[in-house]
Amino acid sequence: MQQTQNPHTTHLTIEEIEHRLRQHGYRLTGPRTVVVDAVLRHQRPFTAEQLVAELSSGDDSIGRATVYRTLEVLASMDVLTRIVSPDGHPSYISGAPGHRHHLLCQVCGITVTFTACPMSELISTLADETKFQINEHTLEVFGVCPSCQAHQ
Amino acid sequence: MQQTQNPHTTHLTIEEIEHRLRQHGYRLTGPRTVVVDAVLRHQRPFTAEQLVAELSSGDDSIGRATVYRTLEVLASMDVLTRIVSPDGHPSYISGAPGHRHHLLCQVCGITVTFTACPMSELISTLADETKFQINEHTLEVFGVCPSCQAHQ
DNA sequence: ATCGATATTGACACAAAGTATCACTAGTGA
DNA sequence: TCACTAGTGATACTTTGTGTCAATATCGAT
Repeated sequence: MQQTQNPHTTHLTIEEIEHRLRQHGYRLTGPRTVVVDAVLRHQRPFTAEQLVAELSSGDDSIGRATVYRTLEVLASMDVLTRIVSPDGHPSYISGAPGHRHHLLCQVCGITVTFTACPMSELISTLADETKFQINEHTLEVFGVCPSCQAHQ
Repeated sequence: MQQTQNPHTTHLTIEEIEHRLRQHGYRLTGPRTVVVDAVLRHQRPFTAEQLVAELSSGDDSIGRATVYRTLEVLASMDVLTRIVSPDGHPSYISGAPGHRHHLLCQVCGITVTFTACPMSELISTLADETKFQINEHTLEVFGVCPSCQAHQ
């Protein structure tokens, strides 16, 4: 199993992200880079509204719509991952390119990313048996990290 | 792998559900049985708002809050399952007691339930390596069913 | 360096989905 | 039948996200 205990190791630099934006035909605007910057500062999952709050009262305040639009763009380019918890609340994790899943601490939000996905076998079996064309799946794991277990 | 192509086979009867409600200390009220009745009529995933719409204009119209509350109660008793798609929209599937996962058609909503869960091994590995206390996980699969593939 | 087409922005209104309140109603056990 | 209390529903509210559109900023072409 591959793991990334330190989220930094999967983070892209701001230059790499700007390069990706250009590659995908997006313009490099001021508000966009402010949002990207803010996203990179987060090492734990954050919600769209958190980001809106952070960026709405600063010197260069960014509109709500722009924050949502930029998050969507970044997610579509695999710069960040949108994950939905069982209670239906979505949050974003920065630095998660490729096919990854997450183990989240329900107390402090710290995240372990893993690429081991036991789904491929299940999916081919399911496809065989049901003749479905299978497009996507959700798989996220929730629990309590050792540190939060100790402090309770 | 166990499958249930016909959702009826996993449906509880209204009597069984009323029995469970009593067992859990809930009262058997008029609105509650109307909601249960409506839930049982659904063989495909439905949203809370769909149910609100169905039940708000009838003879005995049920309030929005009651619908939401009853769905929560039923989900807590394993009479129905709340599942959240990758886009964050939750829906309910009736008749899914126990540990089950679902394969949903993104076009028509038909559902195949399966109990084969490849997670147990992954979870014990994750727990070993991270020392997390693991509480829950999401695992749902989305695609297009054979019938909808043909009609496109 | 300037220009012009157009992608992007942000204020605003709107929509969807769910929650809190609270006076009133109706099950339920005694 | 009575009294206690769980449950109800109208309403207002919150949260989270989307649509609109005039004004602005970016970027390739000149």
